[in-house]
Amino acid sequence: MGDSVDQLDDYTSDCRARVAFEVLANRWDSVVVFTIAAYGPMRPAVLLTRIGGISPKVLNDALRRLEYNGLVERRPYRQVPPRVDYALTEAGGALLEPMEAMGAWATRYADAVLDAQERFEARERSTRPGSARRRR
Amino acid sequence: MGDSVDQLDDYTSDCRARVAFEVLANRWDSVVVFTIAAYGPMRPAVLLTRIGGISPKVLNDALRRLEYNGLVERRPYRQVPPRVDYALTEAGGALLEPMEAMGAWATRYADAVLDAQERFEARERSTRPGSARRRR
DNA sequence: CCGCATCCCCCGCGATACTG
DNA sequence: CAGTATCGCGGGGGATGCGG
Repeated sequence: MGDSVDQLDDYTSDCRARVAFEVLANRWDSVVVFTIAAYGPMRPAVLLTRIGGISPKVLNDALRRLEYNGLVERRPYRQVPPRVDYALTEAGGALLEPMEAMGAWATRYADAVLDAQERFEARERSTRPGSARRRR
Repeated sequence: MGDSVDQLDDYTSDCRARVAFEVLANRWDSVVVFTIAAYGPMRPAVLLTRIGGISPKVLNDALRRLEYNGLVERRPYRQVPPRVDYALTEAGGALLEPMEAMGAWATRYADAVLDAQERFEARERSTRPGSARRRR
C-alpha cells in the first residue's frame, strides 16, 4: 500500500503536502537533511557526532532512504580507507525553506503543545483513575 | 526516548522544526489537519468519507493524538444519538501555512522524487541481480 | 453514530557484532 | 571508516466486532 509517492489524491486531492511529509516521515530524515543543509556536505562519521543520539546503522538507513528519494547524493571517493560524503540534491536543498516554516511554527507553538499535553493527561487522570499513559 | 515534545535540542539545536514534524509524524495526522483546515470543523463520519481509505478506528486514533497535542479541539454535543465535531485550535490552524509550503515543494519536486526512485532501483538492479526491493 | 477493545502484521528504531 | 547482518522491541495502521 502506502508505497512511494505514487498518486497524489488518495485523499483530499489538495493535500499534496503529504508527499513532502512522506519523504520526511521517518524519525531522523528531516534532521539529517537539515544538518547537511546547515553545514554543507558531510561524511557519515561527522553527521554521527553532529547529530546526537543516533546509531551508525540508523543513520545509514536514513541516508539510504534519502538517497532513494533523491534528497541526498552519495559521493564516494575511491580510496582506502573508505571515504564518502553526502550532499543535498536540488530537491533536498529546496526543502530547507518549508522546513524553516515548520520550525517557525514550532518555536511559536511548542509551549502550547506542551500545555495541551499536560492538560490532556490531567483531564484523563481525573476521569480514569488508572495510571498516566503516554500518547504520541 | 523520543517521547513527546520535551527537549528541543536533542540534536542540532537549530532543528526545532523536528517538533512540528513529530506532531504530524503519523500517517494521517497531516491529512486530517489539512482537511479540517480546508473545510472547517467536521464530524468524524464526514471526515471519514472526505478522506478516502482511512478506517474509523485509525481516524479516531489520529484525532485523539491531535487533540492530545492541542492541534484539534473535540466538541461534543450532549444528545442522542451522539454527535461530535472537531475543530482546529489556533496552533492547528497556524499549521496550514507551513503545510502549504511543504505542498508547494511537493508539487515542484514530486517528479524528481519519482525519477530518483526509479533510477535508484535501476542502479540497484544492475548491481545486485536480486529482485527489485522497496524502500521507504 | 461515536469510539472503544482485540488481534495481527509490518516496519522503523536501537544495540551489537562483523566484514572490507 | 563505511556499511551490513541479526535480533528484539515497541507502536502504528488496518480490519472487525461490541457497546453506549
